[in-house]
Amino acid sequence: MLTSADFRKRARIIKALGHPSRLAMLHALADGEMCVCDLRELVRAHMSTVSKHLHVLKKAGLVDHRKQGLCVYYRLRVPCILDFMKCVEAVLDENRKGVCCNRT
Amino acid sequence: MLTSADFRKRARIIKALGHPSRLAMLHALADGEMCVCDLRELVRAHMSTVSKHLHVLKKAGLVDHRKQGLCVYYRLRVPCILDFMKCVEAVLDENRKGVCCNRT
DNA sequence: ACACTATTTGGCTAAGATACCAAATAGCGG
DNA sequence: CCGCTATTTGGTATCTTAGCCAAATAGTGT
Repeated sequence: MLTSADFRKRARIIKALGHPSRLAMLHALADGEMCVCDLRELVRAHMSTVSKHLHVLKKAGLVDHRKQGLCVYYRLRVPCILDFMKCVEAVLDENRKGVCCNRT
Repeated sequence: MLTSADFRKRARIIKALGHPSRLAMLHALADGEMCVCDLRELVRAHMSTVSKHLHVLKKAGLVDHRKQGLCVYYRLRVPCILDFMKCVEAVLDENRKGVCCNRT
């Protein structure tokens, strides 16, 4: 039986996933680790913004990092995040049915 | 290739999942449709709060509803949401490793 | 120690989410 | 039509999040 604490823990992780830039970074990290400045180019945001997003992902336990020289490399901690997305896509497909134009 | 619009759409859906009460409701709906007042008991919140949560889920395309008499019954629109949770659990398992006490 | 680059942190503001209350709406039975 | 129950909507206070700037920290090469 799942308790409300279980749902709280899950929600905390899911919330960390709920941002376009963070999703884009996780997606990119699926191909291997990347340093912050590369991720920064990817999402085209300020360094500090990217760093804070990564902090959110780290706190949730979704990524890990290691420092090498000046650069910090982040990597996925739990690689299933991408099949995880399959369900999200299924929802999007359902949403598209019966709608003539894609809403952005 | 995924565009930033794709990530925005995904994030919108994931954000709708990112609340303990909404997760609990979706979990309950996996066993079949339920009316709002039953969901209300489940999450022990005010009627209006529950109704607004359901509205969020509806907008995201995660649930549908039908009205029968006085009651409104909600149901899952895309049932994969639960194996979707498997990955979230995998993250939680990882998080638990190397931590002696469960954080709530 | 100094200059330089990469990253994080603190402070601030604007926008968004949450929860409650009260009021509005909708279907039911008398 | 009225009273009753189920649900939604609007308003508001409060909390959280996001993004930017400036300053702090950390590692490198000179």
